[in-house]
Amino acid sequence: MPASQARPAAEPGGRSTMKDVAAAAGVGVKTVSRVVNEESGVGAATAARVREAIEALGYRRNDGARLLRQGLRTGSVGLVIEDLADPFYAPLCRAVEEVARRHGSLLFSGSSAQQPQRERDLVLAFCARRVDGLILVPTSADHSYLLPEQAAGTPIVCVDRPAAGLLTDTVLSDNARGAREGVEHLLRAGHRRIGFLGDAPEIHTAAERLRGYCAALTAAGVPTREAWVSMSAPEPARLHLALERMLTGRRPVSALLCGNNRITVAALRELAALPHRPALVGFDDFELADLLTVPVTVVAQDPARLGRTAAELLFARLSGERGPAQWIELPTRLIPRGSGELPVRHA
Amino acid sequence: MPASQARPAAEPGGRSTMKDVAAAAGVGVKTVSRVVNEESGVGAATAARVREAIEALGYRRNDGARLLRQGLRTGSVGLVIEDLADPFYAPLCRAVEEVARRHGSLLFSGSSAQQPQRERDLVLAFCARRVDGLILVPTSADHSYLLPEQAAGTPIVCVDRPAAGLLTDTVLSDNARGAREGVEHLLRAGHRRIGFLGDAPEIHTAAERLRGYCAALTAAGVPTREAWVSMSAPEPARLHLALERMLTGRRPVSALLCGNNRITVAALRELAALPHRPALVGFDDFELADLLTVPVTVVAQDPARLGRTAAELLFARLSGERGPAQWIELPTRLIPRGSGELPVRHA
DNA sequence: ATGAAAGCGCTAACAT
DNA sequence: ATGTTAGCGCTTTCAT
Repeated sequence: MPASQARPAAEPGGRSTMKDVAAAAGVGVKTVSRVVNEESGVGAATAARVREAIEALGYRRNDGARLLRQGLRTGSVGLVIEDLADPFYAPLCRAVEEVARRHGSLLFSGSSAQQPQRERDLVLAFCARRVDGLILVPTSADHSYLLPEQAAGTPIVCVDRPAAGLLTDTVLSDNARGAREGVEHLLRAGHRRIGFLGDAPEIHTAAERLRGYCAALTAAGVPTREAWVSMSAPEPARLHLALERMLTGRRPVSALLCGNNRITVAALRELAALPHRPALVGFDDFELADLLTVPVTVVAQDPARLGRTAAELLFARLSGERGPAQWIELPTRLIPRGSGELPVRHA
Repeated sequence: MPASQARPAAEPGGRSTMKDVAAAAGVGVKTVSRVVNEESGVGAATAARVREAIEALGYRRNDGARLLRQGLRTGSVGLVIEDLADPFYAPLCRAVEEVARRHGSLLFSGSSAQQPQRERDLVLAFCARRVDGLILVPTSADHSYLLPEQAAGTPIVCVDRPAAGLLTDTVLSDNARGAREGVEHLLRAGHRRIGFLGDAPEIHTAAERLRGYCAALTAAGVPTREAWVSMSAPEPARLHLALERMLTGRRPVSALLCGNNRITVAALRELAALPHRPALVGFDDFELADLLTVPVTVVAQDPARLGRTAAELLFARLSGERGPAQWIELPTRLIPRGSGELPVRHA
């Protein structure tokens, strides 16, 4: 294996500046600037000398200084999501990145890890770097700290969830309708006792999906029961308890709607051990859902489209698009694969 | 002017500066600077007036200008990976982000999408923004374009693969050994005709895993056959052909080693249709591998640890750590789940 | 305790 | 075709 060899790694040994290049080439700084920025008005011979000096010194323009002087855009946007490693947010992030790249922008990104303080720290640090705009999966309960940024002209787009106490462009899935369609699918298979495993109710998407779940049952004339609903963070221990309660009581559920990808996966793991498995519809699609022992029916969101839409909206604003804050709801898609079509077992 | 007029969404109209704040508070800029940076030497009353003005104007310090003047660190690092949405790279990225946060650094990130030009563009753009350091999953065949950056003192850490034509700190998995152990596992189950579905041979990890595959077979006195090896990008069509060739020839393989997570998933999808499935070991672990019809045995890497290790190395360099470039190989872990223990079927 | 002036690396606006 | 000067928003240095 390529073993160690001598090399001093990190030393601010020196970034040469335009002034250095100018001196080395025997020209003025403005001439170097012209060459670096490919402006016209430099003789071929001079330009060649400058380029040589640039090469020799390893010069690279300092964009920070450039942007400060120009005072326009910084060519960067900030993205704060909940968790970059979550298979739902990763494609969203990737899509934002792609749109940013097409617009010549760099991307600052960070995960809030559901901690309002972290969201705030990240957002404000990005603003201090003068990002041209922000894309945000809100976690805080209050976003009024963003008012000054908005007033200063920094466009903000919220994605997946709306901001609280702040009027911004917002892109999200039609969560209530998605949940409703998931439940209706189970109702069509004959189920009447349908449980809902949702995330913590403070989370907007979780609340919306609960709303859709209830609406579907009510519309079908099926009573809802508190014992069939669990709303909490997807910790295995809690899910285990909730499932036990729902599946073993006097009125056990025959079907489940899972509130998001993490809950679905955790639930599948719990259910795998059981002899008889309830019917199941998961919110969010996930890789290999089709290859499981019982392929999993899901209400799919399109995270990449969420990200793309949000980013395009942001750059539209940056291109001068005026008008009231937009609220865009993208449709979900029910994908039947088997688990949602399981019939009711009669004990 | 710090105009406080009603403004529409995006208008680079008004960022107030220290000067504005100073004027509003009736003090000098240096006093504002002192308050903003919590330096001592400002009277309580003055400080209060300044803070009021800051609040009223929605002032936020411009870190770009600050950093330019200070000339030290920018408090940012750049991360270029192959694809942020890939379930292997996403946790790696997340781990880097976490370490960066702990060190008070922001993260620029971008996906090279396996395109050398994109890698280069991203890296150089990050350098122009004067990131303090770079973490890179190399895609180019030649990284000599980074020599000036390195010479200027920007530490560079390569992760998952080494750079070509550049000596940098490098963190990767022991790919050859991992592949070897995967094959040995299949040999122990009695297999002698073992196929390898690898990624394109230009990719360092793919080449190393091929090497481990060959080494294991050779050590066991089992001949290798070209027809049992396929090295190419994980396109479904190509994988289909490769699998057909391996599984239906005169000497069909009885077992497969898949070269990475994407290939494993694609192969599983192909194999799902078959009546008799070969034994299979996948390189890279993936979610739900344990819940598939035949739970999948894998050679697991630890992407988060790769990222964490690389980031910690980077910040160690930034803290002045000298010494030769490091080459760190992290172990892989074989996780038997079933698919790798399937016996040889005798036709 | 406070502020005026210089300058970080660059570019806009004028010279020449 | 090329150079000079000023200034972006901030901090550093040095007065007061």
